[in-house]
Amino acid sequence: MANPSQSIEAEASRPIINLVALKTVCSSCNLRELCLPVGLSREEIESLDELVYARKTVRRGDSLFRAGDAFRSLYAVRSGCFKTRLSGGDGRDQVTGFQMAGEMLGLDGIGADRHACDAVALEDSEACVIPYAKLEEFSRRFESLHRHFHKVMSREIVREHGVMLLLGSMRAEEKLAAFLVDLSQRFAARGFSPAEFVLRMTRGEIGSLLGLKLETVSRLFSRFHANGLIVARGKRVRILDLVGLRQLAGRSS
Amino acid sequence: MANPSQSIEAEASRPIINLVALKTVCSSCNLRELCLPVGLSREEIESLDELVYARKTVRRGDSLFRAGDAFRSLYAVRSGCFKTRLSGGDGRDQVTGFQMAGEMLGLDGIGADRHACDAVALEDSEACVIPYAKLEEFSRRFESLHRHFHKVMSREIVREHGVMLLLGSMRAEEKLAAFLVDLSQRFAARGFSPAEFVLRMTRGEIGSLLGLKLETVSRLFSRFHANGLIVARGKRVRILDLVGLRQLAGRSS
DNA sequence: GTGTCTTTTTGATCCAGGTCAATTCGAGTC
DNA sequence: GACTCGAATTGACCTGGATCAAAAAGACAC
Repeated sequence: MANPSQSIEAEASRPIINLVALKTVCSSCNLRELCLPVGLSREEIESLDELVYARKTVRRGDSLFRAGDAFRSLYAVRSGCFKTRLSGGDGRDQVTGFQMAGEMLGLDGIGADRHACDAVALEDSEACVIPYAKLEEFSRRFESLHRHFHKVMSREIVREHGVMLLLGSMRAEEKLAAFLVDLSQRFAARGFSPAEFVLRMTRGEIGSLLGLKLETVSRLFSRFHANGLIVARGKRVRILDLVGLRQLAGRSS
Repeated sequence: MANPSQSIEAEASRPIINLVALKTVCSSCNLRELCLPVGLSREEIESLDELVYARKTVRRGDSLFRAGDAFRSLYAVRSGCFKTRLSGGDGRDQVTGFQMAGEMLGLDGIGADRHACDAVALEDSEACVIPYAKLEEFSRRFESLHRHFHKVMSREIVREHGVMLLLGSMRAEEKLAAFLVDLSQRFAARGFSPAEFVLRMTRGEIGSLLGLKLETVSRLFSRFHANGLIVARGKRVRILDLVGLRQLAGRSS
């Protein structure tokens, strides 16, 4: 594969997606407790500053990468929110996840040197570009980065196991409850309120992740509202009874 | 079926899981075109012989590892067949995959230093033990092993994406067709007939992977049989019309 | 072999969630 | 403000797959 810096530069001239010089480096990034630097030493994080040297801005609705694109880099969400999406051939899409700040995108591309899904921004967003060749080189140099990167991949596998459990053996109510509890935790981990947030995705996108139709998702929001579990008005959600939601999410049929 | 190893015979009477000295090393293993050695040079594969130094035999129904067990090793299926299973708390299980010869088990354990699912043998099976600490050490030494291991993890992520697509957006018929096509390919890759094989898993286990009840799976087998797509008698399956199955699997609602 | 236990098949019935359709809401834009 | 267009809500109805039930077929231990 060509020199990564060149290939990224070339992409910068394309419309839609812009490359900006990285102002905030990993060592001073406010996401360093969530993102790639987790668990690394001071000097290791400083070496990341050299590895993660560029960012891409992606406008709402545009793609960070698409299935079939040549794989060169991983991405860490710096701000905003993405969805990953698989196209099932005939217009049938499946959302495989939503990624928020500090979460990694593109791991699926390593196996076949091409991305296996689309990553679409749900709002205007920024992602840090991590050239994969460099990451490999660095992870051979720094043992804990090496180890940490394996953990990141492994956790993605575990996360997907969770989605499979949800898709394969939960009822609609349980699915949505589990989804809301998960979102709440992730907002909390980023210092936002776990009880009140704005959804970045549509009912249809939530439904796609959960294996439900958008009408069903909408009805469930209304039902949860009526049952005093949440207050939902459009994309604005307030969780009133997290314990109740948790019980719903964990309960058997 | 995969080659019997005479040395195991003596140990067969010992309880449940036995550790046996590895007679067949990676460099002479008949799975080296499928397993960890793929794409490695002669000498790199010889170094694997040092890494993969033991095997475990697991009797049908027993576990290779269980969710919560401390994570120390990865495993490569040497012979037989496993399922990975997630327990959803209250007796509700979800099968997350079936693994056959040459496929890797335990990748989910790296992230949290504990296994996140159970790996259960569907028949008397053997797995090569790959101590993770050693794998890390070796992969820092051998660039292509390093790279290859990342690919293995990434492909597992992609495989799970596929299961999510299946669970989230296919109808029952399409799910089972996709499952049979996948099995057929995997048997073919191992030198077995792609058209005639014996299922190692029950209808219930297939149903769990596909998000269906066992009665539905059974009815679908009967329907496929009636439609001339397959001949199914119990666990023995013959595919008569692979093209037809493929079309079913890829078709929209 | 005989008996026991698990798995599979098949039928009858039911209901959770899908489908179709009609408003209503809300974020942009001019 | 008024207009537009996608997103969300809600109702009415339908259906694919679940559930319940019972019998048949294997698999395995003794």
